[in-house]
Amino acid sequence: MYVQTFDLYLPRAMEKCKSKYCGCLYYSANALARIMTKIADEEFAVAGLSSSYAFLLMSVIEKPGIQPKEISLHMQLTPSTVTRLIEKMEYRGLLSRKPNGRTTEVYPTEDAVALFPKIKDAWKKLYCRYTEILGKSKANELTILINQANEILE
Amino acid sequence: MYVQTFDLYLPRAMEKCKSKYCGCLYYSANALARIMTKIADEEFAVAGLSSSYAFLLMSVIEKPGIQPKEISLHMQLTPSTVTRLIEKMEYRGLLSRKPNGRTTEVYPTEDAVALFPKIKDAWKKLYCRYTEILGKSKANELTILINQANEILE
DNA sequence: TTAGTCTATTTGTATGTACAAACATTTGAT
DNA sequence: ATCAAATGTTTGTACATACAAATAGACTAA
Repeated sequence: MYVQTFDLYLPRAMEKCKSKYCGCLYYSANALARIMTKIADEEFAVAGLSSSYAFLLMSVIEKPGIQPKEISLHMQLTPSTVTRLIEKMEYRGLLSRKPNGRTTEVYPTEDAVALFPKIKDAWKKLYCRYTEILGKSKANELTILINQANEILE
Repeated sequence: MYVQTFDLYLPRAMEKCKSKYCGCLYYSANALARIMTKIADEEFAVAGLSSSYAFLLMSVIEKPGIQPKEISLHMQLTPSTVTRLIEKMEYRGLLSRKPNGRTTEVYPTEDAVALFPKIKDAWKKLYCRYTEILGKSKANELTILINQANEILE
């Protein structure tokens, strides 16, 4: 009924996995993240963006003047990562920064606003794509479980 | 009963999530991967390794002479990534490469073998750590669901 | 046997992410 | 009013990962 890994006992469902490491959540989570990122990047490519930038843009467009700190909470990325993302978008002419005291306000440019519908659309397609493959209820169930885990683990 | 995102309807369980993007599997999966990687790196630090290198080492020690191709299947990483990982381990004196025809055989050094128990131990602790937080059955359930998704999505 | 295809590996290049430290501003305590 | 602590942001640096192209060996069909 159980298979040995970690010198512990794990459910047999893991026995027929491709990888020896499937029983490890670190490993599986990273594999899933790589797969999903690939799919997401494919979809957001119609807007000329990779996935992180698409989410960044959505955050800024929905709340012009938003601060990096808040973005980093939305996206669950470190502040330094957010700074780096914003920098690149500024360079590409899609975002602008306005220093304000110790904080910074981030605004979308007109080009960014024009891009917004495409991004939203790509996001919807991304959802449909994995949902069609996994089945809607399976996909939602998985997403919810992962969110719960994220909340507890942090 | 449902919340709107993607202009679609998603279960309310996602409503009270930290991030607006929790309904998106791409997003949640990446967040989980980042959290798990951080935890894993903390545990494997006792062996002076970050997580990917630890898994690489385990693969090589359990099958000395293993080829990069097979490693890339075990680890679900691209061949070029595996080459890069091996290179660094070679530089650190933990692995050696022996070209053989069009393939390459990878061997552990004595130092690597000596490190093995520490790595195994760290891996076990990693498992215990997230299992204690999530609960054993939740953790296993989640891992299995993710593996299933990985298999279908690829 | 030779040409052409297939397969394994490596290399050049780019990207996303993080940590730690530096900096700048605000707040709070005395 | 001043100085210390807290907070938000950026910078220097490093790392894991990937894609596309280059290389090199192995297999196959004529």
